[in-house]
Amino acid sequence: MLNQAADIDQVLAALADPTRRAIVERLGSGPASVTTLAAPLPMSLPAVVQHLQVLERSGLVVSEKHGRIRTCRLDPTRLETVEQWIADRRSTWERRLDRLGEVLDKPGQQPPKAGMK
Amino acid sequence: MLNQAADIDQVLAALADPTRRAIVERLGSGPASVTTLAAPLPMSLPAVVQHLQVLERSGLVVSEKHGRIRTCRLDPTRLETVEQWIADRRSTWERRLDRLGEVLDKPGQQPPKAGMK
DNA sequence: TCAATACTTAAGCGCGGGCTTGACTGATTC
DNA sequence: GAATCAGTCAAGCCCGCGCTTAAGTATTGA
Repeated sequence: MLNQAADIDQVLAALADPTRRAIVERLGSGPASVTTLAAPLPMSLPAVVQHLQVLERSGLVVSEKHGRIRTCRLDPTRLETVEQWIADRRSTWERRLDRLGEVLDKPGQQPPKAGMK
Repeated sequence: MLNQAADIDQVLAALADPTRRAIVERLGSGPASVTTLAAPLPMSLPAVVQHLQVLERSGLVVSEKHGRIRTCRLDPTRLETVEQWIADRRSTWERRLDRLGEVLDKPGQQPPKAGMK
């Protein structure tokens, strides 16, 4: 649970690409084959396969092959990790900023050098 | 509000790097100067500055220079956008998966080919 | 069995990311 | 005013990313 850093790394890097986010959104409405996923994308099929490999390495997508078609679907668990990471930090910062705001609203303790109008 | 894609792109790309996440975590405990941020990092100061530029372009960090020192701090608003994006998708997928689970729990409609013990 | 389908593998190319070193500017301290 | 400190700018290096084309492998339907 400490090597979570590498996981987050991979998930964020995977999601940082617009094409891969498009694939992820498409998979949000249900599983799909490689060719289906590739159809609307303005690139060759091997390129899409490479994007899918990135998504699969990151754990966001899982796939299984039946016959000659590979079906891909989402696995939301990994996303939960990242969402948690972000939410944790954001709430911490905002709490900090709120406290800072309170201090600034109470003049008399540590007067800011510039007036606050 | 439609060009949010580019913003998300930048924020995710910025957070996909471990060094930049370390900077972000450090800034979570309060503003800091460039040199302070660079101190624990195993790289040259210009390298850190470049990371800070990425963070600043993404909107995660803001900075201002007083005299010869530049003070950096976090701006949580951009992070909210990404958290929202992730949360939206995750909840959608999980709802989908839940519905799928319900269907599988109600045999008689579309019997799965394998028994579920 | 032959042809079409659905990938898969491999090689290669251009570009940008992350890092370095070296030289420089501007603020502060002695 | 010289030395130091904090940061900036510029050039260059290396490697991985995103993409391509070309050729190969199974699977499937006629």
